[in-house]
Amino acid sequence: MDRLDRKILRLLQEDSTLAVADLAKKVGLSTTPCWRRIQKMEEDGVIRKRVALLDPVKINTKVTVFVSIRTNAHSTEWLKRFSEVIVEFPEVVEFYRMSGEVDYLLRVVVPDIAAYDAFYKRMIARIEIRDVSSAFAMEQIKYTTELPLDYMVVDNQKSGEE
Amino acid sequence: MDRLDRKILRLLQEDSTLAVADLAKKVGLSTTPCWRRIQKMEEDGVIRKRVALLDPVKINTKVTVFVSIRTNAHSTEWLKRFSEVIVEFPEVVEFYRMSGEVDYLLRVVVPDIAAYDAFYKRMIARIEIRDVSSAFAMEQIKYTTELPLDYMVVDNQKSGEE
DNA sequence: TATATGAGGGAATTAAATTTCTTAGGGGAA
DNA sequence: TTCCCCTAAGAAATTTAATTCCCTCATATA
Repeated sequence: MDRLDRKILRLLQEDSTLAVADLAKKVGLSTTPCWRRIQKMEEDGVIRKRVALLDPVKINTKVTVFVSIRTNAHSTEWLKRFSEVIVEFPEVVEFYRMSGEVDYLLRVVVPDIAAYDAFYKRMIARIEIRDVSSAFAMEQIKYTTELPLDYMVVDNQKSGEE
Repeated sequence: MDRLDRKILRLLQEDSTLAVADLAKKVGLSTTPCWRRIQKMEEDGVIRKRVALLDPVKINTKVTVFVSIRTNAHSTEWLKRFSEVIVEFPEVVEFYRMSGEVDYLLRVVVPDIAAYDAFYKRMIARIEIRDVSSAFAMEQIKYTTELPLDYMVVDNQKSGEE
C-alpha cells in the first residue's frame, strides 16, 4: 500500500458513496487503476465493509452508558458464556476486555435512563455478574468511525515519495 | 417511518453496498418505492452518511485506550479550548462528557503502548489537564456501528401491522 | 359522489461500475 | 547495452445499477 491507497482510504472513510471516477480525480488517477486499488483493498480485508450510519437521535438511542464490570476469579466457562450473552444484546455496541481495575467495559446505547434500567435488568437476568458500575454520558462530543491513517505502513518505493 | 423503513435501515446498517433492487426484494417492495424511502431517510437525516469501515489491524491501530479525565472546577474558556484541542486528534475516535466521577472519557486508537505514550505527551503539551488515567483494552470483543432499531418510533397505521 | 393525496410499480433513461484491450516504465538476464 | 517480463496506468466498450417518468390504485376528505 502506498500514498495513493492511503488517500483513497481517507476519502472512503468519510464518504463511501463517492463515484470511483470522482475519487480517482481527487487522488490523481484514472478510474480503472483507482477501481483496481479499491478492489484489492477489499479483497485484502483492509476495507472491511461499507455501512450506513444512522442518527442516534432520530433512531431514539441518544443515551450512551459505559458499563464497567469487575469479575474477580471466574471459571473459563463463565467467561465464555458471559461474552456470548453480552454480545447478543443489540444495545451493546462496544465490548472490551480490559487491563487494570475494570475487567470488562461495555458501551450501551438506549433511549433514556428508564430504558437503561430495563436493559440492565434483562442483562443480569441472563447472567450473574458480581460488580457492575454504570456511567452515563451527558454529551457525545466526538464519534467517528474514521481510523487515523498516519500509522499505516506504506511502501515508499512507489509513486514518487516527496 | 414504518416497519418497512426499519427493515431497510437494518439492512443498510449491515451493508450499504446492497443494490436497491436487492434491498427492495428483501423488504418486499419494488425498486422505485424502496429507492424513494431511502432518499427520504437521507433527506431527513435518519441516514447520516455512508462510510467504509477499515480493519484496525491492517491499518496499524489495533490498540484501544480509554482515557478518563477528571477536571474539577475549570473556566468555561478552558472547557471550550479543551474540547477543541482533543477533537483535533485523529487518534481520538470517541469523546464523551460524563456524569459522575470522571468528567470526560476518550477512546483513543494507536498501534501500541509506545505510540500511546507519544500521543499522551502530545496531548498534554497542547493543554494542561489535572487528572488523567488510562485503561488499555486487551481485546475488542464487539464493535459495531449498528444501532438497535427496537426503540425507533414507528407509524403502525402504515403497511399492515401484524 | 367527485377529488386530491400518498404510495406502489413498470419501463425508459441516465449514470456509474466493471471489463477488455493497449500502452508505458523499470529491472533483471543474456 | 538490449531485450523481455512484470507491474501499473489509461481509453474505450460493455454491463449493471441508479434514477426518472408516467401510470394505477387505495384512502380519505370535501
